[in-house]
Amino acid sequence: MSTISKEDYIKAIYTDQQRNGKNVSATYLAGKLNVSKAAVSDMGKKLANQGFIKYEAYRGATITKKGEKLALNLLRRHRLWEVFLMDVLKLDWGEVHEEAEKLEHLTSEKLIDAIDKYLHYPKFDPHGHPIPNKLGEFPHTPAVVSLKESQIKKKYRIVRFDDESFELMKYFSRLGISLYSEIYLSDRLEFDDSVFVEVAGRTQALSSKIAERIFVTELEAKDD
Amino acid sequence: MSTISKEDYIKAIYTDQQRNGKNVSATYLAGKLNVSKAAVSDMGKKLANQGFIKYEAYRGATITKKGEKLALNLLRRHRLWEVFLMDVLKLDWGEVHEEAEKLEHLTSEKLIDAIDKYLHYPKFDPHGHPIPNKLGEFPHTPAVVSLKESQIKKKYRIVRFDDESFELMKYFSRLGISLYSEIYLSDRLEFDDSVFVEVAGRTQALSSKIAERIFVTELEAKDD
DNA sequence: AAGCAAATTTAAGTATACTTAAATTATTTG
DNA sequence: CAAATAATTTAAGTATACTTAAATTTGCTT
Repeated sequence: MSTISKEDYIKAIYTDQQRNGKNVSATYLAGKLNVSKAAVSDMGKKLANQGFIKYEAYRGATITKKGEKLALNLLRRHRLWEVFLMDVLKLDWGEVHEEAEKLEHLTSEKLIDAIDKYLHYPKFDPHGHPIPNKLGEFPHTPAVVSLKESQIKKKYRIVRFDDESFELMKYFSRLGISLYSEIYLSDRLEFDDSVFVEVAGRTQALSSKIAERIFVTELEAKDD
Repeated sequence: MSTISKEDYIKAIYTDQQRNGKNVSATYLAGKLNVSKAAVSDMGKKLANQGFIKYEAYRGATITKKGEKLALNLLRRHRLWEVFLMDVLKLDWGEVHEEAEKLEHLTSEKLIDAIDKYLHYPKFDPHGHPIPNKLGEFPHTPAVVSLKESQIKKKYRIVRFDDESFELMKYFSRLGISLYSEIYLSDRLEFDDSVFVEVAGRTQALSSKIAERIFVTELEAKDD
Protein backbone atom coordinates (compact mmCIF):
# COMPACT_ATOMS: atom_id res chain seq x y z
CA MET A 1 0.00 0.00 0.00
CA SER A 2 2.70 2.50 0.85
CA THR A 3 6.15 2.15 -0.66
CA ILE A 4 9.33 4.05 0.14
CA SER A 5 8.70 6.38 -2.75
CA LYS A 6 5.18 7.16 -1.69
CA GLU A 7 6.27 7.76 1.86
CA ASP A 8 8.80 10.29 0.66
CA TYR A 9 6.13 12.19 -1.23
CA ILE A 10 3.78 12.17 1.74
CA LYS A 11 6.42 13.37 4.15
CA ALA A 12 7.44 16.16 1.80
CA ILE A 13 3.84 17.26 1.28
CA TYR A 14 3.06 17.22 4.99
CA THR A 15 6.22 19.07 5.94
CA ASP A 16 5.94 21.75 3.31
CA GLN A 17 2.29 22.32 4.08
CA GLN A 18 3.12 22.74 7.77
CA ARG A 19 5.82 25.23 6.98
CA ASN A 20 4.10 27.29 4.34
CA GLY A 21 0.42 26.67 4.89
CA LYS A 22 -0.60 26.54 1.26
CA ASN A 23 -1.06 23.88 -1.39
CA VAL A 24 2.18 22.09 -2.16
CA SER A 25 3.25 22.67 -5.75
CA ALA A 26 4.49 20.06 -8.18
CA THR A 27 7.59 22.13 -8.84
CA TYR A 28 8.49 22.20 -5.18
CA LEU A 29 8.02 18.45 -4.82
CA ALA A 30 9.94 17.72 -8.00
CA GLY A 31 12.87 19.72 -6.64
CA LYS A 32 12.70 18.26 -3.17
CA LEU A 33 12.38 14.65 -4.31
CA ASN A 34 14.68 14.95 -7.28
CA VAL A 35 12.20 13.75 -9.85
CA SER A 36 10.53 15.31 -12.87
CA LYS A 37 7.35 17.34 -12.57
CA ALA A 38 5.63 14.72 -14.68
CA ALA A 39 6.47 12.11 -12.04
CA VAL A 40 4.94 14.31 -9.36
CA SER A 41 1.78 14.72 -11.39
CA ASP A 42 1.55 10.94 -11.82
CA MET A 43 2.19 10.14 -8.20
CA GLY A 44 -0.12 12.93 -7.08
CA LYS A 45 -3.02 11.15 -8.69
CA LYS A 46 -2.07 7.81 -7.19
CA LEU A 47 -1.72 9.20 -3.69
CA ALA A 48 -5.03 11.01 -4.05
CA ASN A 49 -6.69 7.78 -5.20
CA GLN A 50 -5.37 6.08 -2.12
CA GLY A 51 -6.65 8.83 0.10
CA PHE A 52 -3.34 10.16 1.40
CA ILE A 53 -3.66 13.58 -0.18
CA LYS A 54 -6.03 15.79 -2.12
CA TYR A 55 -4.64 16.64 -5.49
CA GLU A 56 -6.27 19.18 -7.76
CA ALA A 57 -4.83 19.38 -11.23
CA TYR A 58 -2.68 22.47 -11.68
CA ARG A 59 -3.04 23.54 -8.07
CA GLY A 60 -1.03 21.14 -6.00
CA ALA A 61 -1.46 18.84 -3.06
CA THR A 62 -2.84 19.03 0.44
CA ILE A 63 -2.55 16.31 3.01
CA THR A 64 -5.59 14.38 4.31
CA LYS A 65 -6.13 12.94 7.78
CA LYS A 66 -4.93 9.58 6.53
CA GLY A 67 -1.85 11.14 4.96
CA GLU A 68 -1.12 13.15 8.07
CA LYS A 69 -1.26 10.03 10.20
CA LEU A 70 1.33 8.35 8.02
CA ALA A 71 3.47 11.50 7.89
CA LEU A 72 3.48 11.82 11.68
CA ASN A 73 4.44 8.20 11.96
CA LEU A 74 7.33 8.74 9.56
CA LEU A 75 8.42 11.85 11.45
CA ARG A 76 8.35 9.84 14.66
CA ARG A 77 10.45 7.08 13.16
CA HIS A 78 12.86 9.49 11.56
CA ARG A 79 13.42 11.59 14.65
CA LEU A 80 13.76 8.68 17.04
CA TRP A 81 16.34 7.12 14.75
CA GLU A 82 18.21 10.42 14.70
CA VAL A 83 18.38 10.56 18.49
CA PHE A 84 19.39 6.93 18.62
CA LEU A 85 22.11 7.20 16.01
CA MET A 86 23.61 10.27 17.63
CA ASP A 87 23.26 9.50 21.32
CA VAL A 88 23.76 5.76 21.34
CA LEU A 89 25.79 4.93 18.26
CA LYS A 90 27.69 8.24 18.22
CA LEU A 91 27.30 8.90 14.54
CA ASP A 92 27.86 12.52 13.86
CA TRP A 93 25.64 15.39 13.02
CA GLY A 94 25.90 15.10 9.29
CA GLU A 95 25.47 11.36 8.91
CA VAL A 96 22.46 11.03 11.11
CA HIS A 97 19.83 12.56 8.86
CA GLU A 98 20.74 10.57 5.79
CA GLU A 99 20.77 7.27 7.67
CA ALA A 100 17.46 8.00 9.37
CA GLU A 101 16.00 8.86 5.98
CA LYS A 102 16.60 5.28 4.89
CA LEU A 103 15.80 3.47 8.13
CA GLU A 104 12.48 5.20 8.78
CA HIS A 105 10.86 3.37 5.89
CA LEU A 106 11.66 -0.12 7.10
CA THR A 107 11.12 0.23 10.81
CA SER A 108 8.29 -1.73 12.36
CA GLU A 109 6.10 -0.39 15.13
CA LYS A 110 7.71 -2.81 17.56
CA LEU A 111 11.22 -1.74 16.71
CA ILE A 112 10.51 1.96 16.94
CA ASP A 113 8.73 1.49 20.24
CA ALA A 114 11.74 -0.44 21.54
CA ILE A 115 13.99 2.43 20.49
CA ASP A 116 11.64 4.95 22.08
CA LYS A 117 11.71 3.02 25.34
CA TYR A 118 15.47 2.57 25.24
CA LEU A 119 15.89 6.33 24.89
CA HIS A 120 13.37 7.00 27.70
CA TYR A 121 10.83 8.62 25.40
CA PRO A 122 12.74 11.69 24.21
CA LYS A 123 10.63 14.69 23.21
CA PHE A 124 13.05 16.30 20.74
CA ASP A 125 15.50 15.15 18.13
CA PRO A 126 19.06 16.49 17.74
CA HIS A 127 17.79 19.42 15.64
CA GLY A 128 15.18 20.35 18.24
CA HIS A 129 12.27 18.93 16.26
CA PRO A 130 9.48 17.60 18.46
CA ILE A 131 8.90 13.86 18.30
CA PRO A 132 5.28 12.69 17.94
CA ASN A 133 4.24 9.88 20.30
CA LYS A 134 2.64 6.61 19.20
CA LEU A 135 -0.67 8.40 18.78
CA GLY A 136 0.79 11.11 16.59
CA GLU A 137 0.64 13.76 19.29
CA PHE A 138 3.41 16.31 19.63
CA PRO A 139 4.80 17.21 23.04
CA HIS A 140 3.53 20.49 24.45
CA THR A 141 6.11 23.14 23.77
CA PRO A 142 6.43 26.83 24.56
CA ALA A 143 5.76 29.14 21.64
CA VAL A 144 8.64 29.33 19.23
CA VAL A 145 9.33 31.83 16.45
CA SER A 146 11.98 31.95 13.81
CA LEU A 147 14.72 34.53 14.22
CA LYS A 148 13.29 36.12 11.11
CA GLU A 149 10.09 37.00 12.93
CA SER A 150 11.50 37.82 16.33
CA GLN A 151 12.11 41.25 17.77
CA ILE A 152 15.41 43.08 17.94
CA LYS A 153 17.07 44.03 21.21
CA LYS A 154 15.89 40.85 22.83
CA LYS A 155 17.54 37.75 24.20
CA TYR A 156 16.46 34.30 23.02
CA ARG A 157 17.36 30.68 23.34
CA ILE A 158 17.82 28.60 20.20
CA VAL A 159 15.46 25.64 20.40
CA ARG A 160 15.29 24.35 16.83
CA PHE A 161 17.11 24.21 13.53
CA ASP A 162 14.42 23.72 10.97
CA ASP A 163 16.63 22.18 8.34
CA GLU A 164 18.34 18.87 7.95
CA SER A 165 21.07 19.71 5.49
CA PHE A 166 24.54 18.82 6.59
CA GLU A 167 25.85 21.96 4.92
CA LEU A 168 23.84 24.34 7.08
CA MET A 169 24.57 22.37 10.23
CA LYS A 170 28.30 22.56 9.57
CA TYR A 171 27.96 26.29 8.98
CA PHE A 172 26.26 26.71 12.34
CA SER A 173 28.81 24.69 14.23
CA ARG A 174 31.61 26.69 12.59
CA LEU A 175 29.94 29.84 13.89
CA GLY A 176 29.52 28.40 17.37
CA ILE A 177 25.77 28.43 16.94
CA SER A 178 24.38 25.35 18.62
CA LEU A 179 21.09 24.06 19.94
CA TYR A 180 20.01 25.59 23.26
CA SER A 181 22.63 28.35 23.18
CA GLU A 182 21.63 31.91 24.04
CA ILE A 183 21.39 34.43 21.26
CA TYR A 184 20.90 38.19 21.36
CA LEU A 185 19.21 39.75 18.35
CA SER A 186 20.86 43.16 18.15
CA ASP A 187 19.62 44.46 14.82
CA ARG A 188 17.80 43.75 11.57
CA LEU A 189 18.49 45.40 8.20
CA GLU A 190 15.47 46.64 6.25
CA PHE A 191 17.50 46.20 3.10
CA ASP A 192 17.50 42.40 2.96
CA ASP A 193 16.00 41.33 6.29
CA SER A 194 19.35 40.02 7.45
CA VAL A 195 19.96 40.08 11.19
CA PHE A 196 22.81 40.78 13.55
CA VAL A 197 23.15 38.48 16.48
CA GLU A 198 25.46 37.96 19.41
CA VAL A 199 26.02 34.30 20.08
CA ALA A 200 28.87 32.33 21.65
CA GLY A 201 30.62 35.64 22.41
CA ARG A 202 30.71 36.73 18.78
CA THR A 203 28.67 39.13 16.71
CA GLN A 204 27.45 37.60 13.49
CA ALA A 205 25.40 38.64 10.51
CA LEU A 206 22.90 36.08 9.26
CA SER A 207 20.91 36.22 6.04
CA SER A 208 17.15 36.11 6.34
CA LYS A 209 17.16 32.71 4.61
CA ILE A 210 19.21 31.40 7.47
CA ALA A 211 17.41 33.33 10.23
CA GLU A 212 14.23 31.74 8.95
CA ARG A 213 15.60 28.31 9.82
CA ILE A 214 16.60 29.15 13.41
CA PHE A 215 13.79 28.92 15.93
CA VAL A 216 13.97 30.51 19.36
CA THR A 217 12.07 31.18 22.58
CA GLU A 218 12.28 34.50 24.34
CA LEU A 219 14.39 34.91 27.46
CA GLU A 220 14.22 37.75 30.02
CA ALA A 221 15.51 41.11 28.76
CA LYS A 222 19.27 41.42 28.44
CA ASP A 223 20.83 43.79 30.97
CA ASP A 224 23.71 45.84 29.66
CA MET B 1 23.69 -1.60 -8.94
CA SER B 2 22.38 -3.88 -6.24
CA THR B 3 18.79 -3.58 -5.12
CA ILE B 4 17.05 -5.23 -2.20
CA SER B 5 15.69 -7.93 -4.48
CA LYS B 6 19.08 -8.71 -5.95
CA GLU B 7 20.65 -8.83 -2.53
CA ASP B 8 18.08 -11.39 -1.44
CA TYR B 9 18.92 -13.61 -4.40
CA ILE B 10 22.64 -13.32 -3.78
CA LYS B 11 22.33 -14.13 -0.11
CA ALA B 12 20.14 -17.13 -0.84
CA ILE B 13 22.53 -18.41 -3.49
CA TYR B 14 25.58 -17.97 -1.28
CA THR B 15 23.94 -19.58 1.71
CA ASP B 16 22.55 -22.56 -0.11
CA GLN B 17 25.82 -23.17 -1.89
CA GLN B 18 27.67 -23.11 1.43
CA ARG B 19 25.24 -25.59 2.90
CA ASN B 20 24.87 -28.00 0.05
CA GLY B 21 27.96 -27.46 -2.05
CA LYS B 22 26.29 -27.79 -5.42
CA ASN B 23 24.75 -25.48 -7.99
CA VAL B 24 21.74 -23.69 -6.60
CA SER B 25 18.60 -24.64 -8.48
CA ALA B 26 15.93 -22.30 -9.74
CA THR B 27 13.27 -24.30 -7.95
CA TYR B 28 15.03 -23.91 -4.63
CA LEU B 29 15.42 -20.16 -5.09
CA ALA B 30 11.84 -19.74 -6.25
CA GLY B 31 10.67 -21.45 -3.08
CA LYS B 32 13.04 -19.60 -0.80
CA LEU B 33 12.32 -16.17 -2.24
CA ASN B 34 8.64 -16.72 -2.88
CA VAL B 35 8.74 -15.92 -6.55
CA SER B 36 8.05 -17.90 -9.72
CA LYS B 37 10.72 -19.99 -11.40
CA ALA B 38 10.48 -17.69 -14.38
CA ALA B 39 11.47 -14.80 -12.16
CA VAL B 40 14.50 -16.71 -10.96
CA SER B 41 15.53 -17.46 -14.50
CA ASP B 42 15.23 -13.77 -15.39
CA MET B 43 17.12 -12.54 -12.39
CA GLY B 44 19.73 -15.25 -12.78
CA LYS B 45 20.74 -13.78 -16.11
CA LYS B 46 20.87 -10.25 -14.74
CA LEU B 47 22.98 -11.21 -11.76
CA ALA B 48 25.31 -13.19 -14.03
CA ASN B 49 25.64 -10.17 -16.34
CA GLN B 50 26.62 -8.07 -13.39
CA GLY B 51 29.18 -10.59 -12.28
CA PHE B 52 27.64 -11.63 -8.98
CA ILE B 53 26.99 -15.22 -9.97
CA LYS B 54 27.58 -17.72 -12.72
CA TYR B 55 24.36 -18.89 -14.20
CA GLU B 56 24.18 -21.72 -16.67
CA ALA B 57 20.82 -22.29 -18.25
CA TYR B 58 19.08 -25.34 -16.82
CA ARG B 59 21.83 -25.98 -14.29
CA GLY B 60 21.54 -23.30 -11.70
CA ALA B 61 23.70 -20.70 -10.05
CA THR B 62 27.08 -20.53 -8.36
CA ILE B 63 28.41 -17.51 -6.56
CA THR B 64 31.46 -15.57 -7.85
CA LYS B 65 34.10 -13.76 -5.81
CA LYS B 66 32.19 -10.52 -6.31
CA GLY B 67 28.94 -12.13 -5.26
CA GLU B 68 30.55 -13.74 -2.26
CA LYS B 69 31.92 -10.40 -1.11
CA LEU B 70 28.46 -8.90 -1.21
CA ALA B 71 26.93 -11.95 0.48
CA LEU B 72 29.44 -11.83 3.32
CA ASN B 73 28.73 -8.17 3.76
CA LEU B 74 25.02 -8.88 3.97
CA LEU B 75 25.60 -11.69 6.44
CA ARG B 76 27.69 -9.33 8.54
CA ARG B 77 24.99 -6.68 8.52
CA HIS B 78 22.25 -9.17 9.21
CA ARG B 79 23.98 -10.86 12.09
CA LEU B 80 25.18 -7.68 13.76
CA TRP B 81 21.65 -6.30 13.60
CA GLU B 82 20.37 -9.51 15.19
CA VAL B 83 22.75 -9.19 18.11
CA PHE B 84 21.93 -5.53 18.47
CA LEU B 85 18.19 -6.00 18.37
CA MET B 86 18.27 -8.80 20.91
CA ASP B 87 20.94 -7.62 23.31
CA VAL B 88 20.39 -3.88 23.24
CA LEU B 89 16.81 -3.33 22.20
CA LYS B 90 15.50 -6.52 23.81
CA LEU B 91 13.38 -7.63 20.91
CA ASP B 92 12.69 -11.28 21.20
CA TRP B 93 13.92 -14.33 19.45
CA GLY B 94 11.22 -14.45 16.83
CA GLU B 95 11.14 -10.81 15.84
CA VAL B 96 14.84 -10.36 15.43
CA HIS B 97 15.38 -12.23 12.19
CA GLU B 98 12.57 -10.58 10.31
CA GLU B 99 13.64 -7.08 11.33
CA ALA B 100 17.28 -7.74 10.48
CA GLU B 101 16.16 -9.04 7.11
CA LYS B 102 14.83 -5.58 6.28
CA LEU B 103 17.49 -3.47 7.94
CA GLU B 104 20.48 -5.26 6.42
CA HIS B 105 19.71 -3.84 2.99
CA LEU B 106 19.75 -0.19 3.99
CA THR B 107 22.61 -0.14 6.45
CA SER B 108 25.68 1.87 5.50
CA GLU B 109 29.22 0.76 6.24
CA LYS B 110 29.51 3.51 8.84
CA LEU B 111 26.37 2.48 10.65
CA ILE B 112 27.21 -1.17 10.77
CA ASP B 113 30.72 -0.40 11.98
CA ALA B 114 29.25 1.78 14.72
CA ILE B 115 27.00 -1.09 15.76
CA ASP B 116 29.92 -3.50 15.66
CA LYS B 117 31.94 -1.21 17.92
CA TYR B 118 29.05 -0.61 20.28
CA LEU B 119 28.67 -4.37 20.71
CA HIS B 120 32.45 -4.81 21.20
CA TYR B 121 32.89 -6.79 18.00
CA PRO B 122 30.82 -9.89 18.73
CA LYS B 123 31.87 -13.05 16.91
CA PHE B 124 28.52 -14.83 16.87
CA ASP B 125 24.89 -13.89 16.45
CA PRO B 126 22.04 -15.14 18.66
CA HIS B 127 21.75 -18.32 16.60
CA GLY B 128 25.45 -19.05 16.91
CA HIS B 129 26.25 -17.98 13.33
CA PRO B 130 29.74 -16.53 12.98
CA ILE B 131 29.88 -12.85 12.05
CA PRO B 132 32.29 -11.88 9.25
CA ASN B 133 34.49 -8.88 9.98
CA LYS B 134 34.81 -5.82 7.74
CA LEU B 135 37.08 -7.78 5.43
CA GLY B 136 34.68 -10.67 5.09
CA GLU B 137 36.71 -12.99 7.29
CA PHE B 138 34.98 -15.36 9.66
CA PRO B 139 36.25 -15.78 13.21
CA HIS B 140 38.30 -18.92 13.78
CA THR B 141 36.05 -21.51 15.28
CA PRO B 142 36.54 -25.05 16.48
CA ALA B 143 35.22 -27.69 14.11
CA VAL B 144 31.47 -28.04 14.26
CA VAL B 145 29.27 -30.81 12.94
CA SER B 146 25.54 -31.16 12.78
CA LEU B 147 23.90 -33.58 15.17
CA LYS B 148 23.00 -35.56 12.09
CA GLU B 149 26.65 -36.31 11.40
CA SER B 150 27.89 -36.68 14.93
CA GLN B 151 28.58 -39.92 16.78
CA ILE B 152 26.34 -41.59 19.30
CA LYS B 153 27.32 -42.13 22.93
CA LYS B 154 29.11 -38.80 22.99
CA LYS B 155 28.60 -35.50 24.76
CA TYR B 156 28.43 -32.28 22.81
CA ARG B 157 27.78 -28.59 23.25
CA ILE B 158 25.23 -26.90 21.01
CA VAL B 159 26.95 -24.00 19.26
CA ARG B 160 24.67 -23.16 16.38
CA PHE B 161 21.11 -23.36 15.12
CA ASP B 162 21.39 -23.25 11.40
CA ASP B 163 17.92 -21.97 10.73
CA GLU B 164 16.20 -18.67 11.22
CA SER B 165 12.60 -19.71 11.30
CA PHE B 166 10.66 -18.58 14.30
CA GLU B 167 8.78 -21.86 14.29
CA LEU B 168 11.82 -24.02 14.82
CA MET B 169 13.26 -21.66 17.42
CA LYS B 170 10.03 -21.82 19.41
CA TYR B 171 10.11 -25.61 19.17
CA PHE B 172 13.63 -25.67 20.57
CA SER B 173 12.86 -23.38 23.44
CA ARG B 174 9.81 -25.48 24.30
CA LEU B 175 12.09 -28.51 24.48
CA GLY B 176 14.62 -26.66 26.64
CA ILE B 177 17.14 -26.85 23.84
CA SER B 178 19.11 -23.64 23.84
CA LEU B 179 22.37 -22.31 22.49
CA TYR B 180 25.45 -23.49 24.40
CA SER B 181 23.62 -26.14 26.36
CA GLU B 182 25.13 -29.62 26.72
CA ILE B 183 23.59 -32.45 24.78
CA TYR B 184 24.21 -36.18 24.92
CA LEU B 185 23.59 -38.14 21.77
CA SER B 186 22.42 -41.47 23.08
CA ASP B 187 21.22 -43.19 19.93
CA ARG B 188 20.38 -42.94 16.26
CA LEU B 189 17.73 -44.96 14.40
CA GLU B 190 18.74 -46.51 11.10
CA PHE B 191 15.12 -46.39 10.06
CA ASP B 192 14.81 -42.63 9.54
CA ASP B 193 18.08 -41.26 10.89
CA SER B 194 16.29 -39.71 13.83
CA VAL B 195 18.31 -39.29 17.01
CA PHE B 196 17.79 -39.64 20.72
CA VAL B 197 19.35 -36.98 22.86
CA GLU B 198 19.53 -36.04 26.51
CA VAL B 199 19.36 -32.32 26.98
CA ALA B 200 18.15 -30.09 29.80
CA GLY B 201 17.53 -33.20 31.89
CA ARG B 202 15.13 -34.73 29.39
CA THR B 203 15.40 -37.43 26.77
CA GLN B 204 14.09 -36.34 23.41
CA ALA B 205 13.70 -37.77 19.97
CA LEU B 206 14.60 -35.46 17.10
CA SER B 207 13.96 -36.04 13.43
CA SER B 208 16.97 -36.02 11.13
CA LYS B 209 15.64 -32.83 9.47
CA ILE B 210 15.93 -31.15 12.82
CA ALA B 211 19.19 -32.78 13.87
CA GLU B 212 20.63 -31.46 10.64
CA ARG B 213 20.01 -27.91 11.84
CA ILE B 214 21.67 -28.28 15.23
CA PHE B 215 25.44 -27.86 15.20
CA VAL B 216 27.65 -29.02 18.03
CA THR B 217 31.24 -29.34 19.21
CA GLU B 218 32.44 -32.42 21.00
CA LEU B 219 32.97 -32.41 24.75
CA GLU B 220 34.96 -34.92 26.81
CA ALA B 221 33.34 -38.35 27.08
CA LYS B 222 30.38 -38.64 29.39
CA ASP B 223 31.01 -40.71 32.50
CA ASP B 224 28.08 -42.77 33.68
C1' DA C 1 17.72 -45.66 -26.19
C1' DA C 2 12.96 -43.86 -26.24
C1' DG C 3 9.55 -41.86 -23.65
C1' DC C 4 8.09 -39.26 -19.82
C1' DA C 5 8.07 -36.23 -15.92
C1' DA C 6 10.30 -32.64 -13.73
C1' DA C 7 12.84 -28.58 -14.13
C1' DT C 8 13.70 -24.61 -16.54
C1' DT C 9 13.31 -21.09 -20.00
C1' DT C 10 10.87 -18.18 -23.24
C1' DA C 11 7.15 -15.31 -24.44
C1' DA C 12 3.78 -12.15 -23.44
C1' DG C 13 1.84 -9.26 -20.20
C1' DT C 14 1.41 -6.40 -15.56
C1' DA C 15 2.45 -2.74 -11.96
C1' DT C 16 5.47 0.73 -10.23
C1' DA C 17 8.02 4.65 -10.73
C1' DC C 18 10.33 6.92 -13.42
C1' DT C 19 11.91 9.76 -18.09
C1' DT C 20 11.50 13.36 -22.11
C1' DA C 21 8.80 16.02 -25.19
C1' DA C 22 4.56 18.03 -26.56
C1' DA C 23 0.29 20.04 -25.21
C1' DT C 24 -2.38 22.46 -21.99
C1' DT C 25 -3.63 25.59 -18.22
C1' DA C 26 -2.49 29.49 -15.03
C1' DT C 27 -0.39 33.59 -13.98
C1' DT C 28 2.07 37.68 -14.73
C1' DT C 29 3.01 41.84 -17.12
C1' DG C 30 3.12 45.46 -20.29
C1' DC D 1 -6.82 42.21 -21.35
C1' DA D 2 -3.98 39.93 -24.60
C1' DA D 3 0.43 38.01 -24.99
C1' DA D 4 4.20 35.98 -22.95
C1' DT D 5 5.95 33.02 -19.60
C1' DA D 6 5.70 29.76 -16.09
C1' DA D 7 3.64 25.69 -14.18
C1' DT D 8 1.52 21.51 -14.93
C1' DT D 9 -0.35 17.61 -17.36
C1' DT D 10 -0.60 14.21 -21.01
C1' DA D 11 1.48 11.04 -24.04
C1' DA D 12 4.76 7.85 -25.18
C1' DG D 13 8.49 5.26 -23.73
C1' DT D 14 12.01 2.91 -20.27
C1' DA D 15 13.79 -0.23 -16.49
C1' DT D 16 12.87 -3.31 -12.80
C1' DA D 17 10.82 -7.14 -11.02
C1' DC D 18 7.41 -9.62 -11.21
C1' DT D 19 3.26 -12.92 -13.25
C1' DT D 20 1.08 -17.00 -16.08
C1' DA D 21 1.19 -20.11 -19.84
C1' DA D 22 3.53 -22.40 -23.48
C1' DA D 23 7.72 -24.39 -25.13
C1' DT D 24 12.00 -26.51 -24.27
C1' DT D 25 15.63 -29.13 -21.99
C1' DT D 26 17.27 -32.48 -18.73
C1' DG D 27 17.55 -36.55 -16.59
C1' DC D 28 15.22 -40.58 -15.07
C1' DT D 29 12.83 -44.96 -15.95
C1' DT D 30 11.95 -48.95 -18.30
